[in-house]
Amino acid sequence: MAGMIGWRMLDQEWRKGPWTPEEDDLLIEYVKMHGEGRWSSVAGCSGLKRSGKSCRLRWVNYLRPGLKKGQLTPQEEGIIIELHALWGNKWSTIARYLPGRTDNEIKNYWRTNFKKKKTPSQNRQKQKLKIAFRRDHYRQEVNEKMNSFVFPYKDDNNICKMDDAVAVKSSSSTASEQQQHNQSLTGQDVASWWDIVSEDGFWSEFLWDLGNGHPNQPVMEK
DNA sequence: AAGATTTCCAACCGCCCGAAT
DNA sequence: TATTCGGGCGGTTGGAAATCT
Repeated sequence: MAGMIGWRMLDQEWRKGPWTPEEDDLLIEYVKMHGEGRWSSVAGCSGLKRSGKSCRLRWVNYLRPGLKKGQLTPQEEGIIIELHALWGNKWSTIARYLPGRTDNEIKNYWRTNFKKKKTPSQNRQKQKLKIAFRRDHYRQEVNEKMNSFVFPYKDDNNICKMDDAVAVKSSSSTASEQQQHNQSLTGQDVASWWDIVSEDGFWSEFLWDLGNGHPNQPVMEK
């Protein structure tokens, strides 16, 4: 093929911009034949003039079976807020607990809802404040209202309560320890946990509309 | 009705890490 | 051990759509 060096194409040969239905079909066909991965060889095998990175992104964020379309549910939003308070901008990690949602989607959701205008530095500062506020308020509320509730954060032998989970999480010093703890919490766990605790609606008292000045909470800077 | 502004989201960019050589 | 390469990740951008004035 013209413009190829071995199986690789010169960078300027890659197509960019929005994907066409025809390109999607080619990529789907490729994945059917070869499975996910080996993205750098998609162009050579399928005739797509797209980089491996572009193919992977298209597949993961749009074509992959099982992806949910449409708005995030309140449950999913709650999970995002909660996990973000624990882990920060670990979008791919958060996405693992939201089956059918992509890291890109979650990242966009967060930006849309929690990063408002202003300058980047102001945004960062505000974001830190929000997270710190949310975490502290969250712990306090949890202590008061849910001390007897079984949080689905599990270690090898026990089912821990929510505050234990937070404590275990924050006391895990090494990356591998943290990863181990992270992995012990499944998306299903979180989802079912959320279904139960959201029934009486008390989460909305402090998780939703941050900064809108709920009567029972400090008013956040706008 | 029309132009301006804001929101949303698909896609790209650059960096990092681990595996292969 | 050093280098190369592919894949994954978070940050950012650009443009279409929606909303506002």
